[in-house]
Amino acid sequence: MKSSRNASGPRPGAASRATLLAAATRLFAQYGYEGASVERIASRAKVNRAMVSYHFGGKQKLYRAILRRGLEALEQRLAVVRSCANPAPRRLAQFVEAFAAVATEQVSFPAIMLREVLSGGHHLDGILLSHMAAAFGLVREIIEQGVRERSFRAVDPVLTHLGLIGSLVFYFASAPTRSRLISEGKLAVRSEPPIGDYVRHIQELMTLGLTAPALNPSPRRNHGLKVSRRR
Amino acid sequence: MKSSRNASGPRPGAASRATLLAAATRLFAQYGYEGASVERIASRAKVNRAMVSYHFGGKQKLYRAILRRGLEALEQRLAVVRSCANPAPRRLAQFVEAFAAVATEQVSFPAIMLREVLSGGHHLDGILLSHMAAAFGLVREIIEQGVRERSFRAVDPVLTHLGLIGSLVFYFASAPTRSRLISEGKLAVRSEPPIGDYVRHIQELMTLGLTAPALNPSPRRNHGLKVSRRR
DNA sequence: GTCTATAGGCTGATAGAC
DNA sequence: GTCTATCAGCCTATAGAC
Repeated sequence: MKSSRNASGPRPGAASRATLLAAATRLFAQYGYEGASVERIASRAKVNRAMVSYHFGGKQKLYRAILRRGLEALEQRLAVVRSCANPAPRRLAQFVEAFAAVATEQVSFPAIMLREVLSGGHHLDGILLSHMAAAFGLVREIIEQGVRERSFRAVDPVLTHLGLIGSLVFYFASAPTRSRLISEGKLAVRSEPPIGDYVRHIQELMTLGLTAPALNPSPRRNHGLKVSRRR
Repeated sequence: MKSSRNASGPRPGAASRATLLAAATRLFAQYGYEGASVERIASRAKVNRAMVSYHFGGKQKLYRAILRRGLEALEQRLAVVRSCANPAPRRLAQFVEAFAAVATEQVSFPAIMLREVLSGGHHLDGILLSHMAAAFGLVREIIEQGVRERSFRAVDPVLTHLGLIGSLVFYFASAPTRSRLISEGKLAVRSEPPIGDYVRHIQELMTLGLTAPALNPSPRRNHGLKVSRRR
């Protein structure tokens, strides 16, 4: 780490650092860690190869800096939701909005994190793992609150978290490819669904899907699905 | 393509083909296309490097053969669900089961497909895309059936498909990493949730989350989430 | 079918001039 | 801070012996 500041604004004469970060972020998301070569990253940033070693100390440290930046942005947004006293369904909707906000602000973040997880998560150090744990902790907290307040049925927080994160990460990480395939007419879909529509869809799906059944058994239809208690 | 048959059983003296397929499948899932070298694939299959070119005509054709195998297995399972006359909620549950069956049979399939999508889907030819389109077509068909039969509310099939596929693919593709992190005590979770539990969770979540509201407005709680109609 | 040897290119890192 | 030159290592593909 040669520069003294970590997340500081680019000072004059060090424009290449920020440019490299931006270029590398896009390329890691699109091609993966091995697929994005230092040469391509530097050339997209219109900067010399050697700048990667100079500013970050190598490809791997550049990659880790990108992971850190994304997870810190998420953590910051989730902290707001965490300190928010709202009914559980509303807080869960806020969680979805927070994730979508980060994914909109840093479009490459979901794809990079997803790839990191697929690759075994070997670049995740203690700090990064604690950020991920914190995200799950918030979901669990919200679920438990909802169950306590009788607005949610007694779902498993782990399963709920996995399903929610999965649907969010997949939507955002696959958006570029989906857009490409749609614009080339290779998917029988008119246009890429807007982010807001998807966010609302997931919010509604989760809210309705987690809602506790009414206390006096109302005529809630059950269509052939054998619903059994877990464990 | 030197051998005359594509998905035939291994004939004596050509054991290396099947071994290579198996080894490559695992490595592509774990390390990605660029991350899995022909050398490592061959060495894991205990076979000479040159066998990749001999049996498949190169790394890329080996990779495409793996994609094809997975998507064909999925298509086969989904065909059963497609030709099944059941109520929509039951059929949607069957879709989830079919996907889980493929993911259990070919553990590396979800991760490979996910990586392929993240990378832009450039290896997907017409046939492979039609298999993916068929999967979406089935979900859309089920959703439309449910809306017609008044068991589902009027959700967008595209959004529903994306959310469902996302939660399924993510769970299966991230399972190895999750298991590793749990066993190393780096995730504050006791143990990896069993597949059956997750399948049931998603089935319940989808069924309840898509259920049409009762016709005479029963006291269905709405906890602060502003539910608005799409578009 | 299997293997060795080799070709030709790309990789990431760095020493050292400016 | 930036750049050039260069290193050793790895990559895929293939010709040709067996």
